[in-house]
Amino acid sequence: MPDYNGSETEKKWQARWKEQKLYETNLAQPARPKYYNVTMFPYPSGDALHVGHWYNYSPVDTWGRVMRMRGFEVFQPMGFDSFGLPAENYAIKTGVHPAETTRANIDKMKEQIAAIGGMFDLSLNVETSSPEYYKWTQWVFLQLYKKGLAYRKEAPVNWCPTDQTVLANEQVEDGKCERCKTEVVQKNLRQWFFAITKYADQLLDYEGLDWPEKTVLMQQHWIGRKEGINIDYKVKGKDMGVVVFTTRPETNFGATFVVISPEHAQVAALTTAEHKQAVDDYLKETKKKSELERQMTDRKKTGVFTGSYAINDLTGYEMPIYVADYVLMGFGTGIVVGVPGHDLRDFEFAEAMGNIEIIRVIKGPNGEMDAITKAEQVQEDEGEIINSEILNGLKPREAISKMMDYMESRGFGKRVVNFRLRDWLVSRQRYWGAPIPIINCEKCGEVPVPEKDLPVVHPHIEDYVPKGTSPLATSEAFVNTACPTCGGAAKREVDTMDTFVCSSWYFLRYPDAGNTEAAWDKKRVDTWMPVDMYIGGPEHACMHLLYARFIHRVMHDLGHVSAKEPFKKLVHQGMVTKDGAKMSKSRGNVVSPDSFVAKYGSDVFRMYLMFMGPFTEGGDWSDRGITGVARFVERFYRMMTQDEKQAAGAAPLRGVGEGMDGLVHQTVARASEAIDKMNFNVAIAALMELTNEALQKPLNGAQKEMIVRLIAPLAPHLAEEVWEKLGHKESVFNESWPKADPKFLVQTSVTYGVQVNGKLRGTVELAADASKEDALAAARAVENVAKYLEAGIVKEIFVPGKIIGFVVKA
RNA sequence: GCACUCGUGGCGGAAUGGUAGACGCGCACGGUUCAGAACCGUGUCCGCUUACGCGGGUGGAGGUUCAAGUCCUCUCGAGUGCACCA
Repeated sequence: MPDYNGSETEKKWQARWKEQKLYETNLAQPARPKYYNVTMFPYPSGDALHVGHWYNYSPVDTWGRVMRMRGFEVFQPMGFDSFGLPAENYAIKTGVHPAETTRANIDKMKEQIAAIGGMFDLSLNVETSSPEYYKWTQWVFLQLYKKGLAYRKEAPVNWCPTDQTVLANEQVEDGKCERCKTEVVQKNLRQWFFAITKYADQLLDYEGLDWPEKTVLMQQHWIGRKEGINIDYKVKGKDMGVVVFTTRPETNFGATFVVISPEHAQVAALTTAEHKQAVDDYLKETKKKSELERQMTDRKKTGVFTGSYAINDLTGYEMPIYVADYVLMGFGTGIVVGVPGHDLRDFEFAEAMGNIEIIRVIKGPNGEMDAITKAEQVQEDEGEIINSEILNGLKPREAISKMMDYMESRGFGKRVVNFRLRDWLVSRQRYWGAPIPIINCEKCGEVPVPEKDLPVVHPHIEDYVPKGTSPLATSEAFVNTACPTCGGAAKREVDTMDTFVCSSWYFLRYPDAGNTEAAWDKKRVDTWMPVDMYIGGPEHACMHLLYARFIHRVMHDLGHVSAKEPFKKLVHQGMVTKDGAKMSKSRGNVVSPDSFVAKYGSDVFRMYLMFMGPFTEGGDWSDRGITGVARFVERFYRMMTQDEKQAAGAAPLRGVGEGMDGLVHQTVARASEAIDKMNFNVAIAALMELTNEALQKPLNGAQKEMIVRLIAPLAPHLAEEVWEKLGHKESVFNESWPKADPKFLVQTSVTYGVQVNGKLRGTVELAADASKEDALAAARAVENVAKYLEAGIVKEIFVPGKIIGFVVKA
């Protein structure tokens, strides 16, 4: 009996699939119901595919194959996120131009993906750094621009004074440049933004989406919708006011101070001559600190008095106004009202300042009013309002809206909704990205590049190491151009786009990747969108997945796509570890797939990755563990190719196939169910059990065919080989997904556990349709059970198919 | 600090509230072999017992239930996310 030769067999089938164009999708007009199966595309770094990619792609392919066998026309494309920092950094490190390294890496990765033997369509050439693609990324930018969703404003960046370059947050370590260790400073640049905040409310609508609850929760928090009220306070002795935002106005009778953010424009006007020096010093101190440092100072509150007072209309209280860096300019109004009796940060600030009065307006559940010595006692959600005139006796939650009504009716304030989400900064002062399609003309100002002139070709520049401005600025041929409006001399925008822009629409390009007339044909995209299954890492929960939803909704509003949401079902894969630790180059524990694929074949490798643990939870790689799956493949092949005479034991216990129908159908049912839940490990375990059994009691032809179809999505090459050996000419992937026949799932007998006072005391085998009386009688008769029943039965339990139980006197 | 997820043999992990440890790795013994590898078979939670069995057992402490790995409360530990969001 010949052994199964994985590598040989896999080559043979991969060639045959290609030749027969087995996985080609009819994109214009799917013959069967469509199924759009997408995995987050990789960026081609210099390190090629690692185990993590395989861990991700194998189940994606398995899932796609299952859906194909379930009668869907499956579209399973793959592209490359080839602009961006990793490629640029790799190029800087190696001294080879990013265009070259990117090309080489994509080719290498394509080879590797082909070696998986998946249904992935690599022929689409969706590569974000190619002009055929970024032409349309620029088009997307212009759509947003036209809608007023792309705009410019000043914004701070991390700046390294030594390298004269802008740093991404991830290039800053402890406030220092990761390369030269120079202190990083903040610098303001005029930059491009997408107004994602205009879609904040819409993005909170997750209707119809089958997403992990956790991801939705994270996005909701990221968007951070807060309903509150902007309260207007007059400033004592000045012809001005300050506006504060609060969500808890019901505590306003306890407000004793106001804090303004150091960046706020009103600081100067509020500062009196007497306090100018102190405030100026404080502002100078703050400016020195980078954003990171300000965050690191953690809880120690600092601040200075401006000399001005805001008047609380409710009480007439004159609230001193302070400048303090714990108040953020970017949220609310940049000014906060301090209620030290009932807000932890306000309490800490009051303590730090020393001379701020603390008034309590909520009686805690314990009623302890005087003991405000500890911070924990400050924040109260429960309790009863006191010292607050109109609100006295109310619960804080009820008091909120009453207070808002009251303030609005008196003109003290106005209800507002604020979001934590900020607009998306999309410009980068980097080389390896899509140029922003804008021209700056002295006469006409900011002019969008006409769509007919796209793409704005990314210039080839030899010195692409980042300088003060974008490297694109060094190419005169690129920068100098004619104004599309007046025809006069003008300069191109030199910033490039954040790669998240490129990756926020690629799934719209796949179905119509060759289109040179438009980013996509609406009809074509409507045929395939939304993505039915989107699989990728959980680290993209807030950025990529939110940006993609935003862009997609904008495209929807502009009438370019019909679906509202891009991703119907979302699944995150877990992480592969080695000896419990995250794989990383610095630890030196990175497992490369290639050698294992060469040794065991792709089927074994991918099945082991799926067998390691539940897909969504990840697993720990073990060089030894893979041998278990390798053995299983051998055994499976043997089981499938043996006839009754070759059964491993002596003569088969029963005739070929006889009696195995139950197990076969049960295995189909169990494995299908497990695969639906993405618990591939359990599905494989079920197949192993069946194989162990079937080596002793051979299967008949029909049973074998059922099992081959079942294993096909998990081990496609192996399945094809066996399918052919069983006498078939057509691919097994043109067959349907096996369905368990309920007739064979009906058990004729059940082994019941018998519990006495919750402890297992014996088992009894009964007919599946045994009556309660018969079951209890049989259970009582079990010798070991009987002796415990002597104490006297209090209660009898019979759960059909599950358990028999007795409760006896203690 | 806050939020979420997860704690089950030597290891990876199974288990719609119903016989905990499926399946695999490893290990032990036996077979096959000149020998080894590979392969095949048997065993493998812990303690006591020749055995039938008995007792304990899913990070820890309580609770609900005839019955808890699973549900609830507290607690300890690990991982992930967010970082003063008023």
